[in-house]
Amino acid sequence: MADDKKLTPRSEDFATWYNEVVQRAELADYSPVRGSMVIRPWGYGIWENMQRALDDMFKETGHENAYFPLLIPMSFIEKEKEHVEGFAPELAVVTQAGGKELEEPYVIRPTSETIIYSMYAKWVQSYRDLPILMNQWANVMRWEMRTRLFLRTAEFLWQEGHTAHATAQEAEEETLMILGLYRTFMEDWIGMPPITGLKSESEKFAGAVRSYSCEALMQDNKALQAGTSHFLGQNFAKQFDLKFQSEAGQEEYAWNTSWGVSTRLIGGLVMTHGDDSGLIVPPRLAPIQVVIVPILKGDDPSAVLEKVDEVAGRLKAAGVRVKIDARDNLSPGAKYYEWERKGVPFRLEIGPKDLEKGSVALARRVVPDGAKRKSFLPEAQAVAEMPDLLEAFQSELRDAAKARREENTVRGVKSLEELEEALDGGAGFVFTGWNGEPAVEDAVKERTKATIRCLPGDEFRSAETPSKCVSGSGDSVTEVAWARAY
RNA sequence: CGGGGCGUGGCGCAGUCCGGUAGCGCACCUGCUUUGGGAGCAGGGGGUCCCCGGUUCGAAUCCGGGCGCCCCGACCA
Repeated sequence: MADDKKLTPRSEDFATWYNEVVQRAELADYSPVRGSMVIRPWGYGIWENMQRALDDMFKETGHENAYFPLLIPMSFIEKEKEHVEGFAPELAVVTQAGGKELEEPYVIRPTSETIIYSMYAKWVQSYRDLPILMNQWANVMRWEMRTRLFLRTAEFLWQEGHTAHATAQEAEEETLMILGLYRTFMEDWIGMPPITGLKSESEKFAGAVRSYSCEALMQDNKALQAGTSHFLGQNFAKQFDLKFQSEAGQEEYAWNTSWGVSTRLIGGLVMTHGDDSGLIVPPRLAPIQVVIVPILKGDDPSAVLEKVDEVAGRLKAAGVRVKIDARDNLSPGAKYYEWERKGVPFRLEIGPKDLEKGSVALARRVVPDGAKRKSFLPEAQAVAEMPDLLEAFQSELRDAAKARREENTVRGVKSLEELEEALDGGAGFVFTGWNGEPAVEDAVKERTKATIRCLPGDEFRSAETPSKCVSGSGDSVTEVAWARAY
């Protein structure tokens, strides 16, 4: 008999492990539509918690939500040259509606810069109308050749922020502020600490002047671009006539930024924290933080169920998201495996023995070295300490991920041979000098499949600034972080 | 688009080479006994064998043509 209860171990086949976790933790499932997935309640619940946290952060920094159409006139996409070149191959186009051929085709938005800035142009006359700070929660579609659950789907959910400013400096400050906001969110909520920095010219967003990104390191040591923030300059403003009259009375084009994170973050969460038993959800994002499994013995389960209700009520009052799993068709062990697979941080078991002793059994989803998975403690203590236990669990996940990122980062690499050796030896990020030439990126990619993930920001740079380019030709003009990427 | 693997009850698979009217495990339903790490026994329900065409008395199986999915590559915020 094939044992289909166990997951493929990460060490055996990371890609298969990932697919199994996503499906068996009920995050998502394949749909009848090519490349599009169904996000199931457990996955969507995590996304809702991400949305809530991010939305609060956007509002705190002065942004408002709005909504723009799904369909964008083809001519809009074509206005910005680099933009259309970047997106043309992956557009889905609507040519018919109402039983008739459309006069002008619509594209299903791959991103909304064009339609949003066309509207901003209507709304802005004076510098007094700026800045405009808007965000949209939406779905977008990009017809990718090869898709993977959450990491690259044809349709995905995201937020896209779009701002317009009177000066380049203000727009640049916005771009970097959002980059920092994303980083904080990834560290404090997902427990997935990224490195951040500027994209190289070849990797920047189609239509941007500069792109910044958050790059997180997964357990297989591949990098995941987890969020981007773009300084668009006046590229779109000029094409969509987004002008304003300045304080000095001059007519000027506005300066734009755009920035986004998507449901890809859920894929990042899985590959950052998951283990061979399944998913592990950071407490702040977990739809259920504590599951209570009643142990029902003998003829009369009512006393245990009453106690379970009472404990759940007190945990809820303390702000903890609790679920009672009182299904009577499953044994306790089967429930344990299920909730562990789904990544719930803590489990409480309450049975007849606990009623006698006033205790509960507390099991952790992640067991620290040398500790035991289960501990037995007084009920009052378990309830009182739970909020702190959840926060401690959250921090442990983040710290472990950060430690893993640093352990797998190699600095001070000075030649292509060393770079290749490091990557083949399983390194994640490899820091080197770079002369700024795209030819070096091509050569490295050809040889190692790694790309420049970013030109790291101040605090991620090495103590010793590299002086020579990793290619051996010329001086380094900047340090760069290389990695194989998703 | 190139290479590889695969389409058979909800899931995972066997059966295909060698044609004979579909089977196993899990899941599901009913009953009883159970429940502190994937419960047991008994009974039961469920399948256009991816699609179209051909060969044949007869096709999951043979032949031809499609379609779809997964992995690796190429490509891609």
